[in-house]
Amino acid sequence: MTAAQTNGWQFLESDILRRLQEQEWIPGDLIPREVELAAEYGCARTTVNRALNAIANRGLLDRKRKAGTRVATRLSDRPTVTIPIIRQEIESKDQLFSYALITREIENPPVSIAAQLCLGSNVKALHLKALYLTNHRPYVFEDRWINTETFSEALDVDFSAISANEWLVKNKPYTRGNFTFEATNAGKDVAELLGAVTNDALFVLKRRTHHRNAVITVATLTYHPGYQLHTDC
Amino acid sequence: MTAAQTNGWQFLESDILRRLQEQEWIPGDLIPREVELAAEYGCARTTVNRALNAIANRGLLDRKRKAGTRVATRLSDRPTVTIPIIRQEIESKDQLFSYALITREIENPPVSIAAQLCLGSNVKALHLKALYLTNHRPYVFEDRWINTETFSEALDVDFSAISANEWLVKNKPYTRGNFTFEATNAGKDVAELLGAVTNDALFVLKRRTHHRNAVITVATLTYHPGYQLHTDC
DNA sequence: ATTTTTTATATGTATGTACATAATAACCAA
DNA sequence: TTGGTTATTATGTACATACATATAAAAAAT
Repeated sequence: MTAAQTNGWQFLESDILRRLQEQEWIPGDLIPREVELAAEYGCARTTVNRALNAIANRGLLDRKRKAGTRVATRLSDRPTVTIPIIRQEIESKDQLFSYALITREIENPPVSIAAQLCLGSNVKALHLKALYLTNHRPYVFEDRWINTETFSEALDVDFSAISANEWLVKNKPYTRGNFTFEATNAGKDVAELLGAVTNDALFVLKRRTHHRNAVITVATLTYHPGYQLHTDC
Repeated sequence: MTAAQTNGWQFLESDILRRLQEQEWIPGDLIPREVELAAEYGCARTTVNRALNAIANRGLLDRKRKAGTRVATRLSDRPTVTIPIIRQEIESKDQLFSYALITREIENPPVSIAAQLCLGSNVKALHLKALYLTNHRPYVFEDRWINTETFSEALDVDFSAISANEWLVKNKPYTRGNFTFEATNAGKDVAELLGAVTNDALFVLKRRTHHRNAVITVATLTYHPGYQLHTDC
């Protein structure tokens, strides 16, 4: 009865979020039971349940059977970053996208890469180097290894016409991945490619892509100087 | 009828995820209607609805009334990173955490900071510099400004005893924030603090924290050389 | 051909009901 | 005390049902 049931569970969700923000209950507290909230808001328990579950999914509430629902003691933030296809990223800013394959080799990967690809020693893999550009200026340099044992189709793709980045997302959707962010000093070669000065600090994204439990590719993306990655909300 | 209803909607969710992975339907495709899936699995439409909603929340399905449910054409990945309290981050690795406040000043922020804090010109703010250490070795350098207009309690806190990072999370939960990741070359001062060499590439996290629409603090966290941030899943 | 209106329909939301399940709390026995 | 059993209870899940709502597609009007 506090407010209105103009909407339903979405209103309920935002109203409870408001009450959390206003510290009506502090972390660790038990909040009222579903039946109580249902009575208070004049709706069915099912509706409360849906709203509370939604909030719990965000990590702001902890729910346990019989124990009740308590305010989570947040010891972390969990922001989400969106990592789009590079072409999309660029074109969404109304800039001209272009892409250039630098090298394509089938060779023995270094051990660190082989390990990541779950490859035995002396097994060759496909090694691509490419540059993505925005308005003809270097945007990001990609150094990618593809496991051709688990992913032999890659040998037939013309990666000078379509980027590995784009091809993968379009042809191997529903993969899982692993991302690492770090900073690195530009080596001479990379600096030259990216229009940077040797030793410039560059943002690096390393990505490992799985498909049905098999590692299919690892990529190191080295961004142009000044690049920033933002979280979503 | 495909499989079993041993579980309920969670099984349904994972089974449909499996069918997505196996490309039974490709991106853009309409998948069967709720009623059809309900019949196929021998459960109620409500249950299918719950499972499909869960998948749609992950971004793998697009659902629209009347239009039906179609497989999302994924043009991005959305990994989640967890940004814990620094103390937690360190202690979870069984390492010794320590913290040292370097300076605490009340002064005029530079315009870029003032703008972020939504402060007029000539309004002073609280400026903290601090170093977080792991096993007595520098871990991250924090350069923080706190808006004392919207957040005057901060003036009374002894930030030499508790880090701003920890104090905020414990006393101002349920804030929203904004994160930026980038790479920077170590300046002479920061390099010295972090045990780095001038010009080393360092990973930087910039964070802006809101509370009820007011910006309360902005912080720049510069990590030690070699630091990596990993996504969760 | 173009715009507007109507209709059909798939998903969205809410409710009452029922039973399942986990975990606390109470109880009892050794 | 200690250990184990049982009862209680809050949330979890499932279902049938009903109505809401967006919207694609068909029909009608311009």
